[in-house]
Amino acid sequence: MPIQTVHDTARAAEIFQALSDETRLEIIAMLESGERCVCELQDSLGAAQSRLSFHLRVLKDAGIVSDRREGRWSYYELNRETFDDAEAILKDLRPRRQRNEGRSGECCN
Amino acid sequence: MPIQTVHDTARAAEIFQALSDETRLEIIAMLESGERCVCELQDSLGAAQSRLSFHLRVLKDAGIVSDRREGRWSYYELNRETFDDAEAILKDLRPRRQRNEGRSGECCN
DNA sequence: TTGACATATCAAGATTTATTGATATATCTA
DNA sequence: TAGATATATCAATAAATCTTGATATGTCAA
Repeated sequence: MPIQTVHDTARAAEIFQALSDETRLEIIAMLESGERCVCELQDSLGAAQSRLSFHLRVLKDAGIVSDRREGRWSYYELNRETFDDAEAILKDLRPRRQRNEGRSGECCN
Repeated sequence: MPIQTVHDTARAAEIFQALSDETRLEIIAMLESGERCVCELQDSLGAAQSRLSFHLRVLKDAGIVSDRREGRWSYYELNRETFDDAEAILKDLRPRRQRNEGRSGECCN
């Protein structure tokens, strides 16, 4: 079904917005194979601590990752469901027909 | 295959960035069923002309739409290939294993 | 031609997002 | 306990993005 409600569109924009930054995409790539602690990400990405923390929060607010505290460490992992949502949204946005079809005669007035 | 090059990550960020705005998602939704002229989009979206033009350019620069001039009208349509790319990118980003797997022992020193 | 129309672009300001350095909060270890 | 460590948050600035109104460009029709 196509995107219909304002709510859906807002949610779609939120997810894509979270995915629209190279640093965050690198974080996601690192989490692909499983949970990682912040310090591991920091070492691999060479990003300043507060910067990394900022991007992790954007990802978390968008539901793309979730975190877990263990002692002084925080572990982050990807949320499958959100990736499912993103795929579904993208499928909705896909062009449905062949090029140039679906036009309703001439445009404008 | 997972995203590897800077180039791929930059391209992924560019596509998601273009998809990260509600107005642009609405434009895409309108183009789903085929080509539309700018004035049709304008009527349906109730967006100021220069604003619409701005968003169409963002979509075009990201390769999500292409345009065609016909007399004084411009027609825009979705580019299938870019949606294919987006789906492929999203599949690459997807978590691969079950939760909590793939960790390499304790973190940090 | 001249004027109306469709669209793009531009300049200015508003809003959002990202980066940096500083500080706060827990938790661990000596 | 005191100091070290891991992380989050905050404040200030920088940079990017969006909106608006004005102007430019090309095309059509009278």
